[in-house]
Amino acid sequence: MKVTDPKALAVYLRDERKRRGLSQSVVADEVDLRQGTVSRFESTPEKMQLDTLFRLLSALELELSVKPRDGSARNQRGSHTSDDGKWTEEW
Amino acid sequence: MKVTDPKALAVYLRDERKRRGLSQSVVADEVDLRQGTVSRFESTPEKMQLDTLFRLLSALELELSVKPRDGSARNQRGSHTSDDGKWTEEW
DNA sequence: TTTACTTATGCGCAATTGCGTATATAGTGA
DNA sequence: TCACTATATACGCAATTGCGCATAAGTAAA
Repeated sequence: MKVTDPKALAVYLRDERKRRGLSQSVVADEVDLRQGTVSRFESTPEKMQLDTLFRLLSALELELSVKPRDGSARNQRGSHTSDDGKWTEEW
Repeated sequence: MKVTDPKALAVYLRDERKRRGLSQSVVADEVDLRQGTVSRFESTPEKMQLDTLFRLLSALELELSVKPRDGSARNQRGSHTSDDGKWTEEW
């Protein structure tokens, strides 16, 4: 499952948790988090810490992968890509 | 590339950035972050925010995937797994 | 060595984290 | 309805974020 933003990740995590029939409390206890923290993660994950993410991944027995995007060149020399507006004010 | 913890993720990101010959400043500008923030992410990523992670992924043209771990059962009923000590105090 | 670029680090700042704890609000089943 | 579980939300708290900004180190080339 590809995740492109915090919200998508949160939704996936919630779905996985439910699919396994686990409550937020149980998941939280498993990796020493509070139920309230899990709840906030599932609703507004943007500012949550990486730490917390990996704890949840562990509790839900999920694994994460990173790789170059499909059409991404390697060894950009003088790439400019002066985009703007996509990240200037998001989430 | 599988990432199991924040540190591994940070290292991968740094390597990717270098492989592409980009400086922290350039990457930061791309997604409206500060060079100092990128620097901190690459050295101590544990507490960094998801927000920041996805900005970096975008700048480096990387994609993230989540999926059930290799040997993970689905629909645990009465699973106990009373582990402890792995997450009680880490990083 | 000097120049240029890159990375690390520091300050004050407002905002947010996750904790500990508690409660309010669903939701479910008898 | 009642009881129980699950989730959302709140409070004060210390810690940390990322910002703006600046500067100190580190690296490399001339």
